[in-house]
Amino acid sequence: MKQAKNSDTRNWQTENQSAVRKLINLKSLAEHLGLSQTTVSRALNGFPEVNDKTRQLVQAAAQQFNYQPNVRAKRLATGRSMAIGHLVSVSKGHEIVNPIFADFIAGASARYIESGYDLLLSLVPDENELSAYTDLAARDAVDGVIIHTPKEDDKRLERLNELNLPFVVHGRSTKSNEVYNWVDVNNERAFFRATEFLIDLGHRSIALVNGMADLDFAIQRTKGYERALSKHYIDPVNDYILYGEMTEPYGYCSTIALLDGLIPPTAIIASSIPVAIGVRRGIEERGLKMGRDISILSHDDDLCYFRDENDVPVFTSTRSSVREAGYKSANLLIKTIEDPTGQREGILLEADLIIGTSTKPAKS
Amino acid sequence: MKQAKNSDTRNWQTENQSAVRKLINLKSLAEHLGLSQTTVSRALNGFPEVNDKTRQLVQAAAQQFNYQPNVRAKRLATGRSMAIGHLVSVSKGHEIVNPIFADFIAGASARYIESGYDLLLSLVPDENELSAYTDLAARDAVDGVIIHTPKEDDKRLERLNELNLPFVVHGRSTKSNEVYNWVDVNNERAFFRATEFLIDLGHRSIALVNGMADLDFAIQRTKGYERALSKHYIDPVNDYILYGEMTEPYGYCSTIALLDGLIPPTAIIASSIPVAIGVRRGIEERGLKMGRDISILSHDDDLCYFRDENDVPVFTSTRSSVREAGYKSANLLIKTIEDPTGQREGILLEADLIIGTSTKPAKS
DNA sequence: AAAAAAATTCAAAGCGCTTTGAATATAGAT
DNA sequence: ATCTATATTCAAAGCGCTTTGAATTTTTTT
Repeated sequence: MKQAKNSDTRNWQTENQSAVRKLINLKSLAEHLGLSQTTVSRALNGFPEVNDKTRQLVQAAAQQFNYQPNVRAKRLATGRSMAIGHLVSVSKGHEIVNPIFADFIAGASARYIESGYDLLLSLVPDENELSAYTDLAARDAVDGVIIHTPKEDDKRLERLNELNLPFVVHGRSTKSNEVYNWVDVNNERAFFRATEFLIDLGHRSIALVNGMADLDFAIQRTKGYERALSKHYIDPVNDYILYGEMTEPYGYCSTIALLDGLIPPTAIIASSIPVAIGVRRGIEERGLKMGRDISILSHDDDLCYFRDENDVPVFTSTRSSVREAGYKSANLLIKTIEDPTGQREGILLEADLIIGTSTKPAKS
Repeated sequence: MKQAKNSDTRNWQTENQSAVRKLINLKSLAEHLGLSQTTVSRALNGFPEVNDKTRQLVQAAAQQFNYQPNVRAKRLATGRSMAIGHLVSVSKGHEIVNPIFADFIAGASARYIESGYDLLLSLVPDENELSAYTDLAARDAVDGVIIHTPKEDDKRLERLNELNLPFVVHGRSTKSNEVYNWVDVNNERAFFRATEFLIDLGHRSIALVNGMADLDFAIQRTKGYERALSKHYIDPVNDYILYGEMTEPYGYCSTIALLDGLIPPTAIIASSIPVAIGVRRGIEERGLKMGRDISILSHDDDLCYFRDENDVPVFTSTRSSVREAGYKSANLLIKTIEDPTGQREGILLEADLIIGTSTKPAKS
């Protein structure tokens, strides 16, 4: 590996046909202008102690030569990475990359761009999860991280606090004792409202096709669901609560199982739109009609991929934009990075209850 | 902004409770060992001119102090970013972050980890797309990029070649004159086979619910479809080919339109599983049964989120793993980065035609 | 045992930027 | 016109690593 010397680089540039490729660094820009690097650097970075005329000249020259400071040098000099890590754990076997994630990223990314942060994505095999954070911190590769899909008492939070690496959790870890930033939907409330809504329609046998049992949000949703039942003196039925990875086939299989059970429910709450789509398939396969014979209510992360833009949406749902959560998480993280001594903060988003055609009063 | 001096950093570390956080750099490690930085660096990077005993000592010390070279310094010194950019364009209005993308990333990421590259994700508003690449190159932030969802003659390729930035296209740009790396599914062939399969089942009215009309893959799919029709002397019907963003609602609406048309098709080919799910919904809404009354065949990117693990899958499909494409793209890109003078390469993946329950012979 | 060759190690320069502390130019006060 | 005070500019050091070219040690050869 040769080190790219100043002159070499320039030669290579000249030899090369590419006219667009950057060929100037701070040093040559300063030389060209007959100024010191200090002044040029300050002019471009908006420092006040630069003469206005000088600044104009510098800016013009920078534009002319398409000068962009080399990020690597900048990062070394400032001691900041200007990058934020998203570590997604991928379990062996069923390696789901959640589509929710794509939308979340889109929201976060918008915020990062505003402040010039890069978004570093690492898919980490489950078993190395904790050490991945340690490595990231040791290599000093990011200024902060976002934690996805936390467990009820997630060990990652403690580790990150030890490492003193700023972070925000998308979701919460309600059993954790750590102090941390989070952005979460009020899942308990959302599912309480959803369940109560169905109860008000006369439903008494309501099933919940939930996410993985060890994830915090799934636990919250069950809580909300059970609170609504309990408020209306409905005995919870064990077989009515299902946990699993939120895929379309999972929704389908769960529904078949429910419908073939002893007392088929008259309403099903699904934990995501893909699951709800599977539920509908199951219902229809058993010759029933959604809405008429059995109601479906789903949580809707408002993913653009499934966005329902009808006047009256198909699924009645508790809707909360993941993209917005992404933006807010990024915002909170940047705040913490720029002032690490500040208070940690929690942001609770409320889901809207949106009425579609998939829910109807229970037949009496 | 203060520059973090060596001593300051160390003090901060000592003051701090965090025991895990890295507190050693090359210099102090070398001092501790009574060796020069050169030797320590070489020992750790596997250079041959280091005495075996010395290397052992160095490695042991590195382990003991959990020494990890600072990536920022390393990157500046080597002149390499050790990062690969994925620029995803996001169009205003309908800002779809394709779920295919998530799986692709998962595949690519696996390859990056093997070679120590970071994955940099930028969502770029459509209108800045070209300049985004120029900026990235000027800032010298990545060693290479992956291009997603290319148009038939995509201007980005030319730009990247001008910039001399190694890249791989996921998909192809069949009308482009540029020389470039790509990894693509043989869409033409896949859809030719799909269409012919339906024709062999006796179908004569076959609709195609395709992706966006300006995307290369959609064009290839139409070509394959039309070639099959033509081979069997079936006149193409204009209204049978639809283009749009591949969402579930799009599949649904298209199907309703098709079924309510003058001559409803007896088979529908969908461009993705979410579209196929929408198609099925449309069919069922019109009181028809998939398979029995009307056949559906879909392209299946084998996304984990919709993975169908039944013995007999629901949808007959042309299946090709996006994750695999991701891995192979990453591999090709790394090859090009490490030897930029090498030949550009194209990798064509063939889709499997997998028979499910959604296709049946046409009623005669 | 001396000379030549090979194996190790090292000091110092460099990557391209930011930032410090000092120097110079300009304006304001006397 | 002289002396501060203020506004600009600069040279040089530093970020933490890699790499060069030279120096030193060890081994081999004569």
